[in-house]
Amino acid sequence: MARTTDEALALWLKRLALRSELDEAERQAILGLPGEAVAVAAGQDFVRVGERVDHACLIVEGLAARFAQLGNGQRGVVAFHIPGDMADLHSVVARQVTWALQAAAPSRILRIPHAALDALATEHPRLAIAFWRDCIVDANVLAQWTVNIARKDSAARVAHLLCELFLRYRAAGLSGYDFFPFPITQVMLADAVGLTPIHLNRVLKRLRDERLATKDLYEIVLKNGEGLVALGEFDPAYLQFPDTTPKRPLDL
Amino acid sequence: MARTTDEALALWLKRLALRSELDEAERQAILGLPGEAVAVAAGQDFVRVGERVDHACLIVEGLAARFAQLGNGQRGVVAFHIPGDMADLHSVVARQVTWALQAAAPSRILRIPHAALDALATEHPRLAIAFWRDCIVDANVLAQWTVNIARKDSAARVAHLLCELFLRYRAAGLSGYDFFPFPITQVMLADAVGLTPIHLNRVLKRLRDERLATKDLYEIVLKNGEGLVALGEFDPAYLQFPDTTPKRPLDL
DNA sequence: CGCATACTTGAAATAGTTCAAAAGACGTGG
DNA sequence: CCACGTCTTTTGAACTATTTCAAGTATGCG
Repeated sequence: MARTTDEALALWLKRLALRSELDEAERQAILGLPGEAVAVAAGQDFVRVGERVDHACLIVEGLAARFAQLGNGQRGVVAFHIPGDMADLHSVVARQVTWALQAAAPSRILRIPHAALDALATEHPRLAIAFWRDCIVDANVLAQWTVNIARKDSAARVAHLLCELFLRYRAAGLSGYDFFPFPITQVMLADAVGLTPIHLNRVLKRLRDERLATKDLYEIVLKNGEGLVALGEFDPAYLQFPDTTPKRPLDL
Repeated sequence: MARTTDEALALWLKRLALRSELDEAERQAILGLPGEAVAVAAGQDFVRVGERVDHACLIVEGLAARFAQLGNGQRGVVAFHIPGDMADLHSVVARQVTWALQAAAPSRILRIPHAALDALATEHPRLAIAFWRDCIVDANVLAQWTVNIARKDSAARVAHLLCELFLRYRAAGLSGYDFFPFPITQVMLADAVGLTPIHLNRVLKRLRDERLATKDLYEIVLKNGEGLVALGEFDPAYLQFPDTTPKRPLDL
């Protein structure tokens, strides 16, 4: 189960290659990136607001959440990063940290020096484009979250998020046929969909009772993909995966 | 009042230069960009979902909203673009449109061919970085919107948005001492803060009654900047303006 | 003047929150 | 391997912010 840092770089390469064509030299350059492996305990912040960072964080194993802390102690989660995601690739061009990163579960990350990423972008201009594009996809996901939270009811928000995460894990090759690992508490998941933990719990109960999906501390199991797609009004276009145009988005 | 397209390019240059150092050659390259001027009526979509575009849209005059259309006819606005914003700079690296752009008021835009922007990015690698960074700032704004909608009450959301827009208009040199042009209906503003138009109307009434701000069809007037900052829990760090560290964010 | 668009207000309904408590899981040390 | 404390989930009941439904009032424009 223990993933090596080499495997994590390969996962990131796979993610980049989903949206950008890369030649052999570019691929080797990614795979040859240096980095410092760091273990992070669940609940621990590994990037803090206000810092200036000189490295980006590749998620090797576990799960990371990008979030803001509000005055009254509330939190807003604005992104989840799964293994193979460069959680703060944007920091390469915006070093002042405005969003904290926290491990939602025991995780391992690889700290990749900005210097190395800068060098790659300079030497391989098409990699610079690929990096930029990767950030655009993250922004697309965020825009979709905004719409979901602003205009859909609690069950639709959760259903939509589950669809999104399933496809992202599957694109990374990390999902099973009808499940994906998602080691997170209900409290943090609630922070990502803009609900109280209590109400999220009731929504999860409803999804369970209606045989749509189940969640425990470690994973999500999808029982009825079409039902989730319908409930969440899910259309995967915003994820910018290669255009396979399947009839059913989740294709279970 | 009629702004020329040259002036619009100068505005965009100013916006880029806020966050990226640019030398004279780079500045001239931006100012020399070609483009096709287009007038857009209020309520008209000028970029539609599903299209593939070969140009990016610089807002010359007016106001543009990026939005999603939901199944039941509801809308979610995910960004406002003011004059001097390249509303879909991201399209340079992601040509498949996933968010529509609509003029919120009678507007003029400049269609700048991707080919020209590509050429600039290739010839001036630091401009490629500046473009990428500009997209990161837009994503930052979006993340802040997500937090606001997910975790703040209706009045705080609106107050926060007014603070943000004031600073953005002011950075562009388009604000007055205590007001900024914002030609938008309450219906569309409601779509941006995730409220019903009816409730937004009540929130605006409250802001008016409490002498915080007033809105008409054409502009927003801030009556009490500190009050808005406090109500919206506004911290301008996410806008990534040069670090002037004013005591009061709005500095009225 | 009359129609269209935008805004305003009231009252009833409801989705989601808040407060309060208990029950289940899980690891640790005795 | 059992007891204990901690963390997470679950459930109930009262409350409230926001929505929904239903008019009605400005404002501008041809």
